[in-house]
Amino acid sequence: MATLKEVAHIAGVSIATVSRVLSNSDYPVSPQTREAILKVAEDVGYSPNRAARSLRTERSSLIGVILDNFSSQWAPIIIRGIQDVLHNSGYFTLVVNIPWEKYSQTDVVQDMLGHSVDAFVFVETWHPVSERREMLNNRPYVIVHRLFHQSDPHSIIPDEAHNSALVVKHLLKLGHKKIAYIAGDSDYFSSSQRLDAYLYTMRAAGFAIQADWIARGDWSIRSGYACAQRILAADIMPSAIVAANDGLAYGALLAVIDAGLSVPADIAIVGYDNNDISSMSNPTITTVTLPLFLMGQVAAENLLRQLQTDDCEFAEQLIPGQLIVRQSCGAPEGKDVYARDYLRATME
Amino acid sequence: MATLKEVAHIAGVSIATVSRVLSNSDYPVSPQTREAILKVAEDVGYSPNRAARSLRTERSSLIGVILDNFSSQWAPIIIRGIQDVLHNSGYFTLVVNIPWEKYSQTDVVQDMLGHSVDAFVFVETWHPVSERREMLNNRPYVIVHRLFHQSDPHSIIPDEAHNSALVVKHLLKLGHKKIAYIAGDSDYFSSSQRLDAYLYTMRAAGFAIQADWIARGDWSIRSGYACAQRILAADIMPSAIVAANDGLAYGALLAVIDAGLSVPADIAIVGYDNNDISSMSNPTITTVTLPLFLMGQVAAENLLRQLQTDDCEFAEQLIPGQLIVRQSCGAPEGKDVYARDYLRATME
DNA sequence: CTTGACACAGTAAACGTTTTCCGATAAAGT
DNA sequence: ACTTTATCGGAAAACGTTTACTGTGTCAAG
Repeated sequence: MATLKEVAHIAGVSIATVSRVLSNSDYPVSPQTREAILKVAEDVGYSPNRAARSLRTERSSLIGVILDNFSSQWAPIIIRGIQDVLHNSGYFTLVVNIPWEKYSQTDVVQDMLGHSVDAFVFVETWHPVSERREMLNNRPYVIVHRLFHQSDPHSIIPDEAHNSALVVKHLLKLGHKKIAYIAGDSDYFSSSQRLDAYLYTMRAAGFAIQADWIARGDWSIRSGYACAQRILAADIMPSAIVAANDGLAYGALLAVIDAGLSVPADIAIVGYDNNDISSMSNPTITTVTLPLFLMGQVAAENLLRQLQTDDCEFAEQLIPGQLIVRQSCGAPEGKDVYARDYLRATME
Repeated sequence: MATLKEVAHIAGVSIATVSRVLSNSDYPVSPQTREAILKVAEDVGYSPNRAARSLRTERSSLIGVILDNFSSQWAPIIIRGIQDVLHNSGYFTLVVNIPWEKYSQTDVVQDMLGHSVDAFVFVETWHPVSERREMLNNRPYVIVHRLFHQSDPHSIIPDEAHNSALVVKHLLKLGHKKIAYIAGDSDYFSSSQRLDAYLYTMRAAGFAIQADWIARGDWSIRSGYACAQRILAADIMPSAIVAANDGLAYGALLAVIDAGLSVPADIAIVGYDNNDISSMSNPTITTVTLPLFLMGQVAAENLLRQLQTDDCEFAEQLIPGQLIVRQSCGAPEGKDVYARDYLRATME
C-alpha cells in the first residue's frame, strides 16, 4: 500500500504538501503542485491509512450503530437508510446487534469507543438518558424509531398522531361513525400515541366513543382475536375496527369472520405497519406504512449535522407515514395487488 | 482516555512492560508487576487506542461484511450468527449493504481495505473468483449462503441434497409415490441442487418420474400457482407436490384449492425455507428450515481459523437443515402452532 | 525603499501503540 | 569462582498521518 512518503518522493515535494492536497485541506497549494500530486496519487493507487489518520486526528470515520433486534421487520430497512447517507459521506458503520440478555449496552459502547467511533445511532433500543451522555463520552448520538416512552430530544420517530388521524379520517370519509379501537401493548410508545390520536380525531369530528369499543392487546394475532370478540359483544356494534398493528388487525379479521360477519361489508378493518400479513390475508388489510428508509436517512443527516457543526440544538423529529388502501375497509382499492409477490420482492 | 503512558507512570514501570501485560503477549513479566499493572489499568479504566495499535500491528480487529440485500429473509439472521462468534473474539464487523446498481463491490472493498479490515465475509453475494483474491489484497474471506452457481471452496452453504432427500423420504414414508416438483429460478444454485436431489432420491427409491410432474417457476407465489395448474393437468395426477420454496408452495396451495381439491387429503404440499407464509397459510405448510444462525457461526469460525493459522486449506462446507412438519402433508403435526404469533416473536 | 501581507512549501513534532535490542539481575551449570 | 542461561525490565524506533511553526519569495501599499 502506497504511503504519503512515497507519493511525496515521486512527486518531488514534501509529505506535508501531499497531505494537504490529499486530505483536501483548505491550506493554499499552487495549482501545478496540486495537479502533479493528484496524478501521482492516482497512478500509485494511494489510499490513506485510516489508522494513522485516526490516531492523529482522533476521528475514525466510524459510526456505531446499536440495536436490540436485527431481525425485526423494521431494523434492516432503517439501517439501509442510515448507511445510504453515511456511506456517501465517507463514514462506515459498526453495526452491532445486542442480545441484551448476553451483553450490556454499556460494554458494547465501551468497545466502540475503543475504536473511537465518531458518533452513535441507536435503533429501536433504549438507555436511560441521564446516564447516556457520559456513557457515550459526549459523542453525538441519535435514536431512530424509539419504541419506549422515555423521551429524548435526539429521537427520530414516526408521526403517530398524523398516521392515526389519517386512518380515522379515511374511515369517517367512508361514512363510518362507530369506530372501535384495539390498542397495543401500553409499554410501547407508539401504542399510546396511536390511541391518543384516535381519541382526539374522533372527538374533534364530534363522534361519541363507547367505552366498550376500546380494547387493549399485546400486538399478537391471538390477542387481536380476543379483543375483537370483546368488541363484537359491545352494546352498540361498531361498523369499523382500527387495530394498532397488522397482527392485531389480522386477529380481528379472523374473529369477525368466525362470528359469521363479513369484512368489509359488515365491519371494516384497518391495521398498522404494512406487515406482510396485511398483504397476504384474505381480504387484504388496509394499513399504514412507516417511512423506515426515510427515517434512517433523516437520522443520519441529523448525525452529520451534529458532527459538522457543534450545534446540538435538537428536537424530536416526527416523520409521517402513508395510508395503503386495501380490501378490508371497503374503499376503492389502491394499486396494491392481492397476494403481493413476497419472495420475488425480497430476492430482487 | 487513559493511555499506556499514564498507566506506566502510575504503576512506576515502563510503557513497554505495560504494553506487554495489557496486550497479553507471552513475554515474561513477573507476577507482582503484572498484578500491579492490571490493577492500575482497571482503576483508571484503561482501554487501548485501536488506531495506534492498528497502525503499529497492521491489524484492525475489523471484519468487512458485504451483502446485496439487507432485507432478505435470511441475511439478518446470518449476520447475527457471524457477530455472535466474531464479537466474542474481540472483532467488530463493518456491515455494508451494497445496492449494486449504485456502488461497485470493488469500491467498497477498497474503502474497507483503507480501514485495514482483517478479513471479509460475503453474505448471499458473489464476485468472480479469479479476481477476488487480489481484489481482497489476499485477505482471508468466506462466502456464506452463496446463491449462485459460481463455485468457491470458501463457501458455507445449506446441504440442499440432504434437505431435499429429507422431504422426499418423508413423503415416501407417508405412502406417496407420485410426487411432482416445482423448481425455482435456475439461476440460483439452491434451485438446481434441490431439483437434483429430488430426482436422485426418487430414482434411488425406485419410483418413476413423469416428465409433466416437473415445472419450473421463478420463486414467486404467482408462478407457483401457474406451475401447479400445469401439474394438475398431467396425464397421471400426482398425490404430492414439492415446491422449491414456500412462495411457490403457497401458490400451489391456492391452485389446488381453486381446482376444487383439498390439501392434504387429495394433494400433499411441501415447501422450503420456513418463510412466514408457510406458518400463516391455511392449511399451514410443511417446510424445511435453513440453519441460518448456525451458518453464520460456522462462517465466522472458519474465518477465525484462517486468521489464526495461515492454513488456507478449504472445502465447501454443507450445513443440513431440518424438516418442519405442518398440516399440508397430512402427517401428524409437529409442535408448530397454526398461526404463529408473528409480531410477538419479532418484537421480543 | 521599506513594510507588511500573502501565497506557498518544507521541517519536525506528535498521536499511542508494539517490538527489537540491550542491559541487569539471578539462578544454574561447570 | 567463572561462565552460561534464563528471566525480567527499559530505551527507543517505527507505523503513516496531520499540523504548528518557520522560512522563503512576491507583490502591493505606504
